[in-house]
Amino acid sequence: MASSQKLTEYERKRLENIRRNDEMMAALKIHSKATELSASSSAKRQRVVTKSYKVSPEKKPRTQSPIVIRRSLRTRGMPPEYSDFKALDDTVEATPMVAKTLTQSNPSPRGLGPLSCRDAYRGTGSDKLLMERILGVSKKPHEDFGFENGGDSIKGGLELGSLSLNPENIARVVPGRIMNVRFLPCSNSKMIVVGNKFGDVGFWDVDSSMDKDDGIYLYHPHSGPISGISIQQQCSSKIFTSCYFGFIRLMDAEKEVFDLVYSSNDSIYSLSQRPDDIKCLYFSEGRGGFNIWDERVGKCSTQWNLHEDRINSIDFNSENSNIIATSSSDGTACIWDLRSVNVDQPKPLKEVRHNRAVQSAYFSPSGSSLATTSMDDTVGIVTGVNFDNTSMIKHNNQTGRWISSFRAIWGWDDSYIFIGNMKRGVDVISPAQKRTIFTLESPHMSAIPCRFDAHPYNVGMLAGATSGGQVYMWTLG
DNA sequence: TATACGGTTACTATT
DNA sequence: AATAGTCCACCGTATA
Repeated sequence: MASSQKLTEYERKRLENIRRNDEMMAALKIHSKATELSASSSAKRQRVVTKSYKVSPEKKPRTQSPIVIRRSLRTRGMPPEYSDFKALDDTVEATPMVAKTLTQSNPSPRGLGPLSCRDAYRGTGSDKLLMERILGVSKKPHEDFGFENGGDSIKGGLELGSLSLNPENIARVVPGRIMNVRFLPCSNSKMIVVGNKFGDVGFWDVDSSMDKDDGIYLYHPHSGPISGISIQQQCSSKIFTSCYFGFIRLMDAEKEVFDLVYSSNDSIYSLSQRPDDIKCLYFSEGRGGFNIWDERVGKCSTQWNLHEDRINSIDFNSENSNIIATSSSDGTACIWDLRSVNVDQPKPLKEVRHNRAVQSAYFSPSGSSLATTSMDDTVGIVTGVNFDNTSMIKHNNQTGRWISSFRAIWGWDDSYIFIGNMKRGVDVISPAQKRTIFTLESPHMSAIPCRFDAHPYNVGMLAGATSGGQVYMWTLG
């Protein structure tokens, strides 16, 4: 009412600073009571789905931001370009030393200390079972790929008509808008990890949810939107998450902590790891920045400026891990060879032009194709020996403000691409036929699925996530 | 060149 | 059943 409908640039920055500061507080375990007592008590009632996250009364998720209370500070005569971390509110003023250490662009990762899983946990029951499950499934040796070796084609092809959504495979894993969904890359588990707009990370252990427990666990390791989740196949008890407010944390199930591995004053928009290297993180930062963080030296070994605007996705080619694809709000998707990027004038191997921002660019399982998704209402398919052949397929990608942008992902071989639509369905695009050939629909999908992940081992197991915190897990048969 | 604003969109919680 | 609140994306346009 009194507060304006829109946030000005200045207000956005201030809010970001406040949230960033919250994150810092959390890391130091001196989280102020004030931020926790934000919302009035509200018993979570269950709606359509039976499975839902539950929150301990002590630790409520912040569905209401403290912005209303703190915005009044502006009227106290704060200058518009106020520097980070300084006297934004009383809480910060009380800890100037802490603020100081964070403003350094490359602070020691240990300097902030870890955030224990216990402190980040927001659920009611114990999360011991989750830790055991994560460690249990990741310790077991992986079976060989359950489906065809290279991934060029699945034996007999995937029968789209057999994909179904069973009511027990639906859960509300986190509150609010899911930005990212990921399967734990283990052949013997159905563990789904999601990150939402509030900085929550939710786990859904689908198998355990068959029993008495619902298998849902909620953590709050970040204070801003989760921009990326990265888990490696050979190291699946280590879960990396990045946040818009410039933080990367590593959840280590063995140590039961969310370690802070990197912090920056710039936004981090995407996070990835090279499949064959567990020591480095690849992420995008600020306007077009691309960084490689090297754990062995504890700093960024590479900082390139690859795009004119934010980089929305980073993807590695499965056949050659020196090759990556980036997508950017500057309207392009690019393929790069990491061995030959010129620092001053980076030249991509291939540039795909769209008429609007590009939200994603993912290599096909075989590595020979690329699928891009853009706000210009197309899905681009790039094929050919040198990715010479580009075709644009029409698809309505106008998700508006409340739904996360669509990002077309590949299934388990090169034959199908999956992308959400505004009618609560999942469109299946055939790159060969260059059109939408099928749509997954279900009366159980009560919201628009906008972010997806395909299980890396189980063919037909597709997770779709919504802006209301729900996850739908489609299965074969 | 940068900032501001209006408009677009759907889902949840509350009445 | 209806409606208020969300607000961190993006585009096009207007303004400094």
